[in-house]
Order: sequence, then C-alpha cells, then structure tokens
Amino acid sequence: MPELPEVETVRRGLAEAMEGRRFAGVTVRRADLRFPLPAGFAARVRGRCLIRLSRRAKYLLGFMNCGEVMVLHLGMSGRFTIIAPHKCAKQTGQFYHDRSSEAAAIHDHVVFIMEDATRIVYNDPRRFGMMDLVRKTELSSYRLLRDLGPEPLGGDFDASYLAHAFKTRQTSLKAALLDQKLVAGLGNIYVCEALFRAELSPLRTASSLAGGGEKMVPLKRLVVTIRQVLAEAIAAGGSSLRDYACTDGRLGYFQHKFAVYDREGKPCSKPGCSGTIKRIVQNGRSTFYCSACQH
DNA sequence: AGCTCGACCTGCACGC
DNA sequence: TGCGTGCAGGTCGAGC
Repeated sequence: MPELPEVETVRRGLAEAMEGRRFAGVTVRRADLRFPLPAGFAARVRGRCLIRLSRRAKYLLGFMNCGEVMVLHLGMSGRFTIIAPHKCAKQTGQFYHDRSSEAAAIHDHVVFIMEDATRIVYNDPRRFGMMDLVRKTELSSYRLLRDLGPEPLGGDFDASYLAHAFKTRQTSLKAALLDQKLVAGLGNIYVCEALFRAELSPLRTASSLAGGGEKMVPLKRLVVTIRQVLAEAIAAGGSSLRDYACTDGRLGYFQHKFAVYDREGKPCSKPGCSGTIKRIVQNGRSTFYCSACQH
C-alpha cells in the first residue's frame, strides 16, 4: 500500500503507539521478507525503547535508545495494524473484528509487543517489504538510503533542481519521476495524478523539460502539483485500494479523488476538456493520462 | 552513467 | 465450478 502519503499515514499511526515506549517482545513468524531479517532481530529489538519514528522516502526509520535504527519498508502489500490492549476487537478496527485476536493470520509475519501490551502486527502477503537494523552512525551510508533523491515535500525539491536532474535523462517524464534517485517517495499513482494536474504528458522525454528560462514554467507547475497531490493525499489518510492504509483499520479516502489513476475510459475531469482517460504501459507499469490536455 | 527488463511473491478479478 | 491469464501501490541488480 505504499507511496509517500500512505507511508506517512502509517508513520503517524505507529508513532502514537510506539514513540517513547519499550519493546516488551518481538515475534518473528516469517523472517524471509524481501531480504531475510537480520540475525537476532527480535533479540536486538526486545527491551529497547523506540525514541522516534521518522520517514525517509517510503522507508520508516525507528530510532532506538541502543543506537540502532529499525529500517522498515512496506513493499507493495505490507501493512501495520495496531491492537490496543484491553480493548475488544470491535474498537481496534474492522480488520481484526471478524477473526479472533489470538489466531494470527497467515501473513502476519512480525508482531511487536510494546510495554503497555499494545500489539503492532506487520502483515505482508507478497513479502516485498523488508526490515533491517542499522547503526545510527551508518545510516547515511546505508545501501538502501544513500542514493535516494530529495524529499518531494522538502526544501531541496524545486524547479531548478528538476531542471538540473532532467538534463541528462532521455527516459520518459513518467519513468524519471518514478526513479527514487531523482526524487524519493513518488509512486505510480501520484506520478500519474501530478502529471495530470500539471497538464504534462507522461510520454515526454524528461530532458525536454530541462533548461532555464521559459522551460522553468512547466517545471514550476510540476513541483507545485506534486506537492499538492501529496499533501492532499496525506490529509486524506492516503489511498486505500486493496489494502488498508491506516494502522487503526480505517480507510484512507484519497482514492475517491483520483482524476486519472484506474479511470481508463472515463471522461477527463478538466473543465472544457472532452478527452478520455487512457491507459498505456510504460516500463512495465500502467500509466493513466488524458492525451487531450496533457502535453 | 542511464535505461530496460526480469525477478521477487500472493491474491484477486476476469473470461472461457 | 474450475482454470488460466493478467494485473497490482516497489525496487534491486543484471546486462546492454
């Protein structure tokens, strides 16, 4: 379920349940996620205190009082469910409502138990997610984080950065924006949505937008729309497609605001545009756009 | 250096 | 009903 807004939604939910608390226990039911969990994962987390949970791109970073950082990624289908102590399943969300809390679902791979008995369950059918432990001092050189581009909601991401980054990119605008080295956190949905709002064709060569002067106008528009769409999605609690976006079992609702994603054949919603949303495949992934108003 | 593609997994919707 | 096919929010590494 993870693009930046979904991961941020999860982070906020987990932070409330975990920050400032000790791990009373960790149960690993399956260690073979995208990569095997590091040796002694449970033992290295148990007894530690989670000081702060932050986010970098689509990664969650759990800073612990031992100087180690838990690095988490949800892959395509990973999700966390928080089960508060001494509450019936009804109150903890519909996800666990109809199955007894002691019977773990087959894809519940890792369970964290906090000192207040809150259980935090990581469920991931496809097992594209990962968990690792990295020393805080080595975080910046950590293989999976070191090459990431700027945060799209951060100050380093602006039109002049894009102009520079696009200069040598002969690939499509769509593929360029999905490249986490260029900008970190965008995924298939929000790239489609941002390009639609910016009225830019996903098929354009990225380098066609590079260069100064007049060329900065569409880049500025693109930066604005990327930020807007991410901010709106975060405010909506992310998008819920096949999975739950929120740790409490409630659904994010941004999917109801999609203008193009998964809307093949529907009319374009731009005022005055009579186009129809098309679906094409770029780099093996679906792209949804309006060829009438995106250029 | 940059680009494309296959691989990693499971589940679900669809058509026959 | 059952089975095959294609598709899904990600990303790493191989090979060009």
